[in-house]
Amino acid sequence: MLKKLNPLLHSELRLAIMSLLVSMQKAEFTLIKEKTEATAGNLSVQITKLEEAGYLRVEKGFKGKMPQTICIITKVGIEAFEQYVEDLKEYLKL
Amino acid sequence: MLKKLNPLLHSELRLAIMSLLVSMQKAEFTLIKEKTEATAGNLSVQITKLEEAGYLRVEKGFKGKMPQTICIITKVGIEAFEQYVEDLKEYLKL
DNA sequence: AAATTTGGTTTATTTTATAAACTAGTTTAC
DNA sequence: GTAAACTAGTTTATAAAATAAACCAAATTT
Repeated sequence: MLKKLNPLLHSELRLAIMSLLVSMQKAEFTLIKEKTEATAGNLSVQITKLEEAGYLRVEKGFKGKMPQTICIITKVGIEAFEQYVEDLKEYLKL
Repeated sequence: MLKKLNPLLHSELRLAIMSLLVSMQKAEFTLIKEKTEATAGNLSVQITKLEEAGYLRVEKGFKGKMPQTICIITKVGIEAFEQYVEDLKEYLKL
C-alpha cells in the first residue's frame, strides 16, 4: 500500500533545502537561508543532518575575508529526493 | 517563494488518513488502522487532531454489539488537502 | 576602539509523533 | 458461568524532531 516516507526528507525545511539544491546543484548557506527564510541555527542543524546522510556535501572556504559554507547535492541525495517524490505521489494521488 | 506547508497535513499518518478519505469519503477506524498499519493509539490521536481542525467528522455507533467509529471527510478537509497538494508540488518540482 | 553586523555553531526549549498502558465491553473455551 | 483472550478504542507517558535562543569568532562600520 502506501510506502513509508523517508523521514529525513519529510521535513519542511530539509525538503526546501533539497528542492533548492536539485535545481541549483550547489548553493551558499546564506542563499539557502534567504530563500527558505529559516533561522541560521535551524538551517545549520538541518544541513548537518543532510550531510550526515550523504545527501549533500559541505565545502567551507572564504569569500573575500568572510567565511563561506557551500552545499553541494550528491547523487545519493538526488536519488533519495526522486524516490521521495515517487512515494509521496501515492499519498497525493498524482 | 515556497509556501509554508500545512503542518496538520504534513504528517505521514495524518496525510495517509486524509488520502484514504479523499478516495473513500468515509471509512471505519478499523479499516483506516489496517490500511495505514498504524497503532490504534497513534491513529486515535491523529484522528482527533483532524477532527478538531474540522477536516473530518467522527460518527460513533455500533456494528452489531461492537463499538464503531466512522470518519467522514468534510469539504474543509478536501479543500485543505487539495491546497496542500498544490503547495507541495512546488517543493517537488511537479 | 567600541558597537554592530556577518556567518555561522551549539545548546536548550518547544512541539510533535509514537508507543505503552489502560478502559470498556464481547466472544470463546472450559 | 466465569476466566481468558480478543476487539475497539482512549488516555497518558516517552521518544524524537523541529525550532529558537544563546553564543562565538571575525569583519565592518561609526
